[in-house]
Amino acid sequence: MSHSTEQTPERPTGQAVPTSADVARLAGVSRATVSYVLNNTSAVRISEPTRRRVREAAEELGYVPHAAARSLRAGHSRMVLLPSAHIPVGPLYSQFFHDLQWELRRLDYTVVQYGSVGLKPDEAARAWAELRPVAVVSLGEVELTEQSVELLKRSGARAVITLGTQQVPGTHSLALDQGRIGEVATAHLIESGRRRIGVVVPEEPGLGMFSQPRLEGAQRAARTAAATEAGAGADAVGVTVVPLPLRYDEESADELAGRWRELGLDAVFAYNDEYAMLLMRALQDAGISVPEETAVVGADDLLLGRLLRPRLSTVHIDMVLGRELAELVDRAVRDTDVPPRSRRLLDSRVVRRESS
Amino acid sequence: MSHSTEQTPERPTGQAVPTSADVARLAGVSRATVSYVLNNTSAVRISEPTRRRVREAAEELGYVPHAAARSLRAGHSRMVLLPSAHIPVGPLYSQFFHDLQWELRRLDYTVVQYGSVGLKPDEAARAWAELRPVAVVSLGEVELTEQSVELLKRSGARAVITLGTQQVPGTHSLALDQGRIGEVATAHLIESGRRRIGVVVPEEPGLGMFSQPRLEGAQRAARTAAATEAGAGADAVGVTVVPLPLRYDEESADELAGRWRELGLDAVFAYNDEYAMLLMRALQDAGISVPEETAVVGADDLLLGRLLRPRLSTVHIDMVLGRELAELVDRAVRDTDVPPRSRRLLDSRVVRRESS
DNA sequence: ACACAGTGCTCACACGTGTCACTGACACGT
DNA sequence: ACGTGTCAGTGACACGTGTGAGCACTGTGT
Repeated sequence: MSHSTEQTPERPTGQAVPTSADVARLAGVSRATVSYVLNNTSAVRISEPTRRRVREAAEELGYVPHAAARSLRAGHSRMVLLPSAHIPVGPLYSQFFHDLQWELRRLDYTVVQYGSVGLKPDEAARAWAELRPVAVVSLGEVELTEQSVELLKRSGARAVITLGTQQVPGTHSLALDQGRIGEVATAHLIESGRRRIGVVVPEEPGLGMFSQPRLEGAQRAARTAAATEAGAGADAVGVTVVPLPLRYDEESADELAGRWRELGLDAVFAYNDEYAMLLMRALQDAGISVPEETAVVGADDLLLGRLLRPRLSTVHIDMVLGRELAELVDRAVRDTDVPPRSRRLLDSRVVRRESS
Repeated sequence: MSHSTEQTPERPTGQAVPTSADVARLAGVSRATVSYVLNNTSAVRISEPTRRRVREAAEELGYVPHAAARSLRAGHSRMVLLPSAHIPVGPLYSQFFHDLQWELRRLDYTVVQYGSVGLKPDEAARAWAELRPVAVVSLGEVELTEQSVELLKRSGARAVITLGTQQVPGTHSLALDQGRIGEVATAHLIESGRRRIGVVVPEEPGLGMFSQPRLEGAQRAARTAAATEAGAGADAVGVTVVPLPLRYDEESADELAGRWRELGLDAVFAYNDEYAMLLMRALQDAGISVPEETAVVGADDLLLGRLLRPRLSTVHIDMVLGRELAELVDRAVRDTDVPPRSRRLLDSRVVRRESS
């Protein structure tokens, strides 16, 4: 156990990190000149020989400007804060996330992931504000209140963008209408003549913000179908929607499939292609024929779903492009007064294959 | 088109972001006192009434300290830089990445994703060094040279950690031994009596750093098998390994399956469970029976692979835990002189199911 | 000889913090 | 009255950078 004084970190490689002052000394000019040369400031003229000397000195010392000092002086940063949640999210989201980062980087922003779980809205907003980001893109796992948005804006954020279910005033709210997914899936099933429809609700924690709206969308579809059907005066049997809790493992699926007959369902919207594949397999193993006895619909339009027999019907989701969102961020940052409007995104449509 | 002067950003909400000086003014104390109170500095005693006044003033103004200024003064940050690549990486990696971020956040680090593609090693290192991160965790998509590592360390990075194939001096190299995956898979196939073995090599750009070592591992397994077999003197027929380029779509898979018979293969290691599922389906559709005519092995041990018939054999990968890595980062940051050792991670073992 | 403009560069301040050294004020013991 | 000690707090500097104002010098036109 070393009894190190622990006060000064003491880089063992005695050489400290060089600053622009060091460059200036070596080049025999003032620090201001160094700054002008290295930033190619056009307003000030520096002779070509001097420029060369400065550049060579910087090169020799391995000078690297200090981003924090720079943005402190400038009064603003180019940091986009991306609060990241602890949710086991599918490939569609992963892809979107990745694209978004990529495109922001291309626009010369620095993306900062900031895990903030178990924080209250105002605590989270405070923590974010410390970083003085120029924009915040939240996925709604932390519910922003109006005042935390104001705090963020006061601390320099020129754009606050929320993707989620609810919309917060003062932000660009992009409504990822999860309900619509459940709705179109269920409407499709009803249209195909199904009447008792199960809706898988994953038990995994953190998925509630997706699964709950989808369930509600399914129920909505059931209600509207009942209404129009009554108007048509035809066979006005009601449509029933039954929530089905399910964990993402074979045991849970087998258990559910085991008591399928007593549930008396003739269709299921399985939240997801992954859950759908899991459940469909379990149903088949339990002797339930798909789609004859029970129709199955997933969501996300994964390639793998096409490989099963029967091919999995699914809901294709037109996810907002990472690129598009990155451009929105950029526009909002540059023109402060882009009106914070709400847009509804996430259009979705059923892709019928063989399982329904 | 507005002829805005564009010089000062001019927050429309005239109120600027409050600093500790504002708090001091409002509380009627000096700025130093504010700093002492808000940081709970124990070395200096401040009376309880004053503490309250300061806290209330800070509360009222909605004061939030400026992280950049703070770490500028402190001389170091708690920022961990995570260069993110443009690679379409599977669920295993996504999970790992997510965990890592999570755990680092728990240890009070700030994770900064920094996309750096198409940059040369020294350019990338320079860009990273500007942020003065306290640690860098690279996944090897940018090949760090020894001198870029030195640059990073000189600019304050107390730990540079690379996960990848090669190991760079001066860093904690965690060797994700991709080759081993191909090796165990192929060894398993040989042991099961297969002799002409295909190895899928994804055509997706950016996957080369994974696929190439796996292919080489397969070839290595073939050579050692040939050697020991020759020693045993038994049927010393050589083992052949054939690379199979494949895109992740049905068309490409069908095309490959179409000319399967002329390839004359009796087994295939498909890089991945996802590619394996894709290819297996295509083979079955082309009338090739699995595993009788051709054995198929994937990798990653995805749940979905268990749902196919026949169940997909796979290579289970003991991925390094995000938590474990986060703790390594923390240790390396706190004790500067943790020797930069190389560890070999990523142990892998075959899980035989039905497709081989 | 003087004004004036242009060139090439430097001085000094500001950004928002943390912290070391120091100062008044007061109490206590002699 | 004087030294000593504690308490509560302040003044001032440093961190590394960008930039407006200004300065010395040189040519050029009157």
